[in-house]
Amino acid sequence: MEHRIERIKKLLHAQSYKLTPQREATVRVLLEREEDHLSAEDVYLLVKEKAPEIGLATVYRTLELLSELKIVDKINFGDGVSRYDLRKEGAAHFHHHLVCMECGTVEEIVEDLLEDVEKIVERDWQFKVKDHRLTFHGICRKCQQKELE
Amino acid sequence: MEHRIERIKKLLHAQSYKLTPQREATVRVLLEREEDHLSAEDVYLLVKEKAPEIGLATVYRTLELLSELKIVDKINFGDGVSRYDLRKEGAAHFHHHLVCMECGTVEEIVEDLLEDVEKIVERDWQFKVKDHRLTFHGICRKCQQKELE
DNA sequence: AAATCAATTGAGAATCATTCACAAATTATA
DNA sequence: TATAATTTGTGAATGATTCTCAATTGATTT
Ligand SMILES: [Zn+2]
Ligand SMILES: [Zn+2]
Ligand SMILES: [Zn+2]
Ligand SMILES: [Zn+2]
Repeated sequence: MEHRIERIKKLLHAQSYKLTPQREATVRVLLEREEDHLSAEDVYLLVKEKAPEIGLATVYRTLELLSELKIVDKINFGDGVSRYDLRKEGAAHFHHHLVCMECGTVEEIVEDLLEDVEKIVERDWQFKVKDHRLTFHGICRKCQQKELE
Repeated sequence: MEHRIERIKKLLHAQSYKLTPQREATVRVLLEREEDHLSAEDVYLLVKEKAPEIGLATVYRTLELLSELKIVDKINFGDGVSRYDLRKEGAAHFHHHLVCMECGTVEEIVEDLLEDVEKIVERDWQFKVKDHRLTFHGICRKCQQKELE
């Protein structure tokens, strides 16, 4: 935890940004809830528990900043809000998501899986891939079992 | 064109929806601009040229309806607006997109490319895939050439 | 064709997420 | 400590989307 905060602090300093208390509190929330996919509002409410004076705009600004620095990725599952997702330590690519159409849970896939597809896209479309977003919509394991009952 | 309108009309009737003049005008805009990725506002302005009395809410309602019927897919490239994309004739899956980070153009990939990945996801995550969203962000061919100059 | 009933529409208000503006507070630096 | 630049909180502004509701339309029955 502290180790990851340190690393983020260095990334900020490298671009001459400061790790203010508000920013640190925000990062801590993201670390503590790493497996979730929090909206800005979600983050705001959680940060308020640690730092009640924080303003919503600051949370938006911090998330925006972390996005620029590729510390978090901004995703959209089509429900009208942006969600913010910490990059896995040392991950070259953004991870993938499985969204259950039944219960709404979101699973993560850390494995790359797209290596071959990216090669094809670069070769056949001459498009230089920098990043990707891959989301599968379907039925999760639990909901499949429920359907059988 | 007329043939595709007819098909859509049948899809609507099958669920006992009507193809009203407003809905037809909206579908015609989508057909005419099939290669674009129009926002609701874009569609509204174009439909107004054919049917000036139409209201924005009707366009939203129509796009929502076409989404439910899987005639169009709703996508979000992270710029704050939803975009609406006609499914290709007879396509089993939603097509993929290449978004240029430099000039903003959006290319389409109709080829499936994800067959193997979906098999892996179904087998290893026991997730029943119904749909997907795949977008690559990077540099398009034209912008790569510009950089070399 | 008129009557009937449900579906659909247009207009504008309401809502919701996100951004902006700006004065006050904080931080790093001299 | 004085200075300058960055960051913050507040509340207002914006922009996209949804909602409300009375009026209109479309299909169906007489
Ligand atoms: Zn589920
Ligand atoms: Zn994730
Ligand atoms: Zn380009
Ligand atoms: Zn498309």
